[in-house]
Amino acid sequence: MGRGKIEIKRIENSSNRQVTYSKRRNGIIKKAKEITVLCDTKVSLVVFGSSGKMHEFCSPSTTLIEMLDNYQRSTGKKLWDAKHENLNNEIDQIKKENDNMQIKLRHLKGQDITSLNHKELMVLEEALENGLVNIRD
Amino acid sequence: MGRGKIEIKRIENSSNRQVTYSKRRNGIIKKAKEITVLCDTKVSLVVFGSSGKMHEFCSPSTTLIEMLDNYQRSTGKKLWDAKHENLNNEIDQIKKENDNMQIKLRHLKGQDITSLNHKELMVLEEALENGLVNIRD
DNA sequence: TTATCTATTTATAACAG
DNA sequence: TCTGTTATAAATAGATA
Repeated sequence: MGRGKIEIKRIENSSNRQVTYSKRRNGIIKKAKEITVLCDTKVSLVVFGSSGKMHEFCSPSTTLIEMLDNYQRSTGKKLWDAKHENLNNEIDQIKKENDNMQIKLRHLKGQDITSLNHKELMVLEEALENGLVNIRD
Repeated sequence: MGRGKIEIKRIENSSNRQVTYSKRRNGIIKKAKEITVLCDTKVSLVVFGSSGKMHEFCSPSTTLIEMLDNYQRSTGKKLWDAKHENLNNEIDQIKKENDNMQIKLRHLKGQDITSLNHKELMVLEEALENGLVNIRD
């Protein structure tokens, strides 16, 4: 698309490389905008130049975070590292504790006790009697 | 770049839109590959078509996760840190529930009841008596 | 460096099978 | 709804300012 054809390999002349980078970066962002509008799609584009400076585009109808959520849903790949997973594990564990307590509470109120055996019922009865004694004191 | 010039607005004819999407998606991915090589840059591109199907490109020298880490560093915007915050909030909330249940359980066992007033004690006594009745049945 | 200018190359809209 | 073709629009390499 220029005065001459170029091979697709690293441009060694650094000022040419910089100029080409700037032009093509604008070009690709323009393309991203266009496909977003023309085809009703969502695009996220992040570019880091070799200098480390960042440029981005994200379709107006969405956010990068939303895109990444969908990305994870689509691919099954995890982006939010181990840390995230640990938190999820913690939540699961606490929820389990929660459920257990819920059950104990119900048992103490005399609910859902058909599944309990004789010994368990006796323990429960004693606990309740102790509780009553303490409260009546 | 075609037989005719088009306006940049949503293509209403859905099969045209689909064809254009497919072509331009390939085009933009090609451009992303080219700028990666030519200019020694890192590019991440994620596209969701209106059907919800995803396509992506990421420069071979990096990964999406690394890109996103750099993104957060560059912009100061939080991507998954925000997610972590949400999870932490959830954990706090469940822990609070947990504590409340813990307290109720202790009360039913007749523990830590000095802080309760007369009415609360009466309610507790009744609950225990009901429980006993149910269990003895 | 950053912008503008064009000869060319490249991408693609419309069309065809 | 795919794949291929082609006339044309758009992008851009190299030059110039």
